[in-house]
Amino acid sequence: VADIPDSSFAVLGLVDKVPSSSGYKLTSIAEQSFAYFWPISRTLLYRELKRLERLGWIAGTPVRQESAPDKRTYDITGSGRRALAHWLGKPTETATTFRSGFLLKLFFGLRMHPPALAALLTDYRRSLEAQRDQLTEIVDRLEGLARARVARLAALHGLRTAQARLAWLDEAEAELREPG
Amino acid sequence: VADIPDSSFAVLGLVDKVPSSSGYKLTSIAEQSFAYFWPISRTLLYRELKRLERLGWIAGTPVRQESAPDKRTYDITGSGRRALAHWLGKPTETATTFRSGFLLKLFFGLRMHPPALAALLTDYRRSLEAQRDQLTEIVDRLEGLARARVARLAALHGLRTAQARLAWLDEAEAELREPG
DNA sequence: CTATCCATGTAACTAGTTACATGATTCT
DNA sequence: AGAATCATGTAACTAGTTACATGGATAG
Repeated sequence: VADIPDSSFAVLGLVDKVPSSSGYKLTSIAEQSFAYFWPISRTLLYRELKRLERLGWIAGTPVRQESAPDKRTYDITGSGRRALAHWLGKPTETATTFRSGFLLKLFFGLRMHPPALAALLTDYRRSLEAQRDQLTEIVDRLEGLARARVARLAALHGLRTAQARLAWLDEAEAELREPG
Repeated sequence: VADIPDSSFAVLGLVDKVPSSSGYKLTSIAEQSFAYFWPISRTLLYRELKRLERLGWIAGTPVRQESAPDKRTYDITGSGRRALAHWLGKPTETATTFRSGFLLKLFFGLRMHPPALAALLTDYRRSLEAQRDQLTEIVDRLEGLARARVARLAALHGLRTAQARLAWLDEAEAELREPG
């Protein structure tokens, strides 16, 4: 079993979760569910479906329709289920790919004149605040909804992250006010 | 001015910061400095140098050497400096590209048997703890060093993030222990 | 009569990666 | 004798993106 990207497993997991669905339907479900922490474009999703079928992890069935275009629906296979379980079981190497455009700018930004540096921090603050507000709204809305437990936890993960970074901004601004 | 990726500006900023350097030297500096929040491979860096020179944002000069291979050194130009300033000035659209393999697994993981789910959370905790310890060490080491101010702030940014996520894990584990 | 839903695809491109290749000098 | 440093490149590949293309059915 070669090197398969996480996006493949995202699609595989979706097929498992929502059986006998078309690529079209899976796309819209992906957009409404894990797109927040794992966005995936429609074209890529279709490509992954082909790959998964080629691997024998899912099986497609052509479906005739009259009041809509014909479609192809997918279901997970036994080996697909095993592959999914294996992927879920192995630890995620998270930290590796963290990339921050803001930190990159800050890195070069110290050579900017002070007002420009201040603007950089302010922009970051604005964007974190917007994130925080949006996520707070989502977390509140999903409160108590049993079906949306993980979605709420995912939003909460983002919220806690945003809050921590806002706190960091206070630290950073204080630090940078001191003469260096 | 078309659509230039942030990596180009990372290299441009580096050329500005460390003038008259070869690609080789820039590579090692990049690895020791902003690689933590903006990793870049050697081949890409060389390609970006070519692009930047084609854009007229940097100027290369061939340099003859005797006790080492000949090289080409780079310096930023006037328009390069303007382009860099412009990029630094415009706000970063952060939140867009956040991708979490852990959250993706959690999303599908609720269908796993409880011990597997517990293992998923534990793995994440371990990796966050490792990150936290590593970053704490870096932050402490850079304490007070005037030259390493931004580096320390970048590490602190990561540290605060890791701490917040560890706190989130406590919340999440409590939540998941409750019957859903 | 216009927009949206259903449904799937191709084409062209970019950013980024790893593997392969070379070769003199200098330090241990 | 062997490894590290300096120095640059090509080739082949993957993941992911946007733009372009089609067309019937139905709801407002």
